[in-house]
Amino acid sequence: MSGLQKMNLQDTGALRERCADCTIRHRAICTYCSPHELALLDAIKFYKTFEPGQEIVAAGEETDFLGSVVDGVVALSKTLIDGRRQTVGLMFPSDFVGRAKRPVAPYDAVAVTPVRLCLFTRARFERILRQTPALEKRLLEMTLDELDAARDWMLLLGRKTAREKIATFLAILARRAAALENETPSDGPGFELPLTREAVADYLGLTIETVSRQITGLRKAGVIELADARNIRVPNYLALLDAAGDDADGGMID
Amino acid sequence: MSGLQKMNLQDTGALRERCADCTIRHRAICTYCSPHELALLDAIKFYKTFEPGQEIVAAGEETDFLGSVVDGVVALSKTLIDGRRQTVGLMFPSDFVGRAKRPVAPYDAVAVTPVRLCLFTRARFERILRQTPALEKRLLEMTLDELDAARDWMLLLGRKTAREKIATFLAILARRAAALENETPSDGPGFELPLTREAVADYLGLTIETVSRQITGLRKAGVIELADARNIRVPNYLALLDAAGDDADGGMID
DNA sequence: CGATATTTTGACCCGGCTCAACCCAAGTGG
DNA sequence: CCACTTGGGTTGAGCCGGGTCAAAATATCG
Repeated sequence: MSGLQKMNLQDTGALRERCADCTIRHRAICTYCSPHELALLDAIKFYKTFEPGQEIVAAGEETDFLGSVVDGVVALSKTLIDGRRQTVGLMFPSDFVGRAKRPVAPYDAVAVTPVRLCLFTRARFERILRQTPALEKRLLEMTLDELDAARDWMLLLGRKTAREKIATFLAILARRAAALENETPSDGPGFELPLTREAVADYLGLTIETVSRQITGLRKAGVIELADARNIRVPNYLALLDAAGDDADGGMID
Repeated sequence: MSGLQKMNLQDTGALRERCADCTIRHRAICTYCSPHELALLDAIKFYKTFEPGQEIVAAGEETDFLGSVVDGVVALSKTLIDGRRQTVGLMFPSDFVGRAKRPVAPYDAVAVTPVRLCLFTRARFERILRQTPALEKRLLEMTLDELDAARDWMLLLGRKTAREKIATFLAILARRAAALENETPSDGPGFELPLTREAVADYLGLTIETVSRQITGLRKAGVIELADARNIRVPNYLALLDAAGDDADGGMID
């Protein structure tokens, strides 16, 4: 947490907006909260922004705060002594970062895009959590969702080919992007890949070269179209799903 | 669930034992329950046994019961259309099988040893769950533990070599076995590997041939000793940890 | 004892890693 | 304005860890 903490006032807009108006109000940890409970959270929350690449928490470090992703993407990663790295979770807006009752983080959390978090201090959050079944219920739900996603990812990491890994990941992103705009994954203007090739490789258990080659492969096969390295369109979502090797639609958080 | 349901009375012993005397009383879902709450569970629980290889629930199937592993080991596995299989979790005694609120299972659950489960019907369990914060709290804890274990496994599946995978798995089993008898992982009489080579391969994202070769390799390197294919001793736990490639002790449930 | 799993071992091959070069866009400073 | 750097990204050549295929060796069990 040694980095710059200039709060970037202009693009954050209303730095301290009211919970009731929050974009993630109905998907985040506060989903089931009553107006009264929301007011309690409102009183103790604070926002914090991070630059791309900036570390949010380091593995083994004791964290004194936790909260929700409001904007941006956060990667949770584990590293072996010799530097091999595996990303074990990507956190999108409304996902909850930091674990109740576990003060020390078992992984790094790094901002992969500009990130804005809605945070609580650990002490305050746990006090409210104990008195608020609506929070606890939602926390359990979200944890179960993460567990499901983690297990889907275990199948991907353990058994899928490089091509299938890439296709699966792109299918998830395409579906996500389409869902946010109520479109089908095939027609929209495409979506932005918010990660570098390195971050993708870390997430999929591959190297950057293989990621690059497989993306090129999918492009040459006509399954995806690239405006540039980070902007992808999916002309045929079913073809992409097929390349992903899944039986049905690929599951994941959300 | 087409299989034999003969309850195997002799080796199950007291088929319906009192919760207070249960071997997993202080580790399972009921850990925090008061005597009164325990009595409620006691009234509605029932036991069921499964033979090795017997399917407990099939992926996509709607489950009408859920509960704790009392004896034996259960494997949770996912399968791709072409048959590639990945085990996403091993459930040992005290682990909870079946997810509250998710009626349909996203994976197969198969008994890999003789298994005895302490079960509740879904409807009854969820009713009690809603009225019993002690249960809900423990359920959240256990879910967080499973999530941690799943993420450790993602690192293993995505980034570890075959040798490291085997060493990691054996280290976990050795530590487990030692903990159950208050010994250090290096001195005990060794432990039994409760899985076939195929089940190990499914869990580690390998093939049975590679599993066999790497176990042989570790034996020839003097890191482990084999009485037979299923009985393993660890003369030097640190050497095993070293072969596992972890920085510290390999985490996992428990 | 044959019959059927499970495990081991061997020979070979290939998907994805390694190493290395190159491309391209965006700074940066003279 | 250009020379230089820097951080992504792509492409190529070669290699090797672990998969595949095949067969032998060992349990396990009627």
